[in-house]
Amino acid sequence: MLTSPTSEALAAFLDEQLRLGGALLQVVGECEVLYSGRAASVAEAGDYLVLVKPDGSVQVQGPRGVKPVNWQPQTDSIAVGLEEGVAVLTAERFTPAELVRVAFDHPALALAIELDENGNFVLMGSEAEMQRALARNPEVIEPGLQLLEMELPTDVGGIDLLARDAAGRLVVVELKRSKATHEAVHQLSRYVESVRAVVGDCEVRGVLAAPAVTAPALNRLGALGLEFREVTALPDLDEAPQQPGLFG
Amino acid sequence: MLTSPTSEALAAFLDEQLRLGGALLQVVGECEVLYSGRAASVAEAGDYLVLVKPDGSVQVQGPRGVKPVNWQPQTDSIAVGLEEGVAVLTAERFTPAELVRVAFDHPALALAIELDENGNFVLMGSEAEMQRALARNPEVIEPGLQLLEMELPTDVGGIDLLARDAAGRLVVVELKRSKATHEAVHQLSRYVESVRAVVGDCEVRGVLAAPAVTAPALNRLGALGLEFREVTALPDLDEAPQQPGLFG
DNA sequence: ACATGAATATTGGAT
DNA sequence: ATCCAATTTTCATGT
Repeated sequence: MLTSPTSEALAAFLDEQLRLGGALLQVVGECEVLYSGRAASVAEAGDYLVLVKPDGSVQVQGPRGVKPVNWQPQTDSIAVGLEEGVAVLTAERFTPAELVRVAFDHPALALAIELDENGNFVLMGSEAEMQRALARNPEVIEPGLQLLEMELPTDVGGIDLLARDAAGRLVVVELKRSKATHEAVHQLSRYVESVRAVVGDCEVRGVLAAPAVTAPALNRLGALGLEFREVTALPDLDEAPQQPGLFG
Repeated sequence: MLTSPTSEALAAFLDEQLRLGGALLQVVGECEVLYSGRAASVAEAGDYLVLVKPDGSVQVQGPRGVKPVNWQPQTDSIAVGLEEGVAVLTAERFTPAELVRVAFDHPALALAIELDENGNFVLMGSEAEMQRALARNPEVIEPGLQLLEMELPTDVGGIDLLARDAAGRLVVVELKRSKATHEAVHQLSRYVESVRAVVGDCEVRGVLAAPAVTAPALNRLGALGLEFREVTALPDLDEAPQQPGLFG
């Protein structure tokens, strides 16, 4: 870590860290940023926070908003140099061709941080979690619904939930955690066909359960005689009692 | 700035800085992040860089990519507290209702940075700019073209440029700053139809003006009797003469 | 490599 | 507060 480094010290520090790799680099201070590629932009001299990640992605964060002022998703080439006494970072990408140049006019702080990548698994409110929640309480999908199977294997994949409705019909339920697309409809359709082929004597319904559905998917559902059910089965974290061990 | 602070020290530090406002806050270390709102996600314990900006926006950056692992664009309420010996940041937004909670299990570093907002002017090459440039000089699109309207509203949306060609025909121009897709063709097609419906007695051409076009889009254009015109209205910063005082 | 589609898209402006 | 449109969208996926 360096505080108020000279341009030479900053350039040497960044150069060494870039060669080493593996660290998240950070420079705070007054800089000018230039982007040229899919569009073109120039950020005049101002205070910014510049982040350079181990994968070569660069982002220049200003004082407001989540979106960086300038950025580069991933870079094929990244280098630092001295130009007329100023440390300059150049990050380039080839496809599409674009370039970000950051000139550190008055660096106030430079940091190299090791971010352990181990165990950084992000679990989105997962489909599995949603499946368990709905399995515990199938009536959320439809009153009178009784669960028969979870993750039932078929020749075309696994059925999320298989249930029986109040009228005794089989119900194939396909779950999506986020907005359901025509892919989900296609999947559900195949499952329903597969089940119908096995139990020809029983009426079989298909239900797509998701928090939302795209318009084309809804159209296709209707055309195939399938149904959509809006479910938001994710645990309501605002109102749910705190889990011991998680956040305290 | 704090290094390896205790949870109590971290909570006190963040609380004070949040009350003061104006600073960009940063915490590096092992934490758990929970998001609930438009979707739901949990990031398991791992090393992250957490940024809290003066406008209340929160982002949790992992070791890769420009996009944060978890984030919140702006917050109506932000607070820090101690829960069972762990400093916890809670950032809430009301519309849409969403919540981010960050539990700092093992903080390694906490920083408060002053980012001066003065003079952070950013010049972009945007579609609006491209539109103005072409409006000033329509001959770039086609010799003899005369501008009639900009952003002309129709029942199916706004026409970027409406012009008259050398032969007196109306020309509907659809602009795209980047590679035009079939979406742009569809849009142009609707505009042309809309204009033809209004002025049945005058021939109407449709021109898609963009720096590039996808192959399917070009095919569709041809099938619909529309035209493509390559324009590169963005300022080319690579070839432009260097400004003295800017990057050397 | 390219095209296509989804996303907690974000953001700014108009209504 | 909603809706609409632009964005260097980014990112993942299929071809």
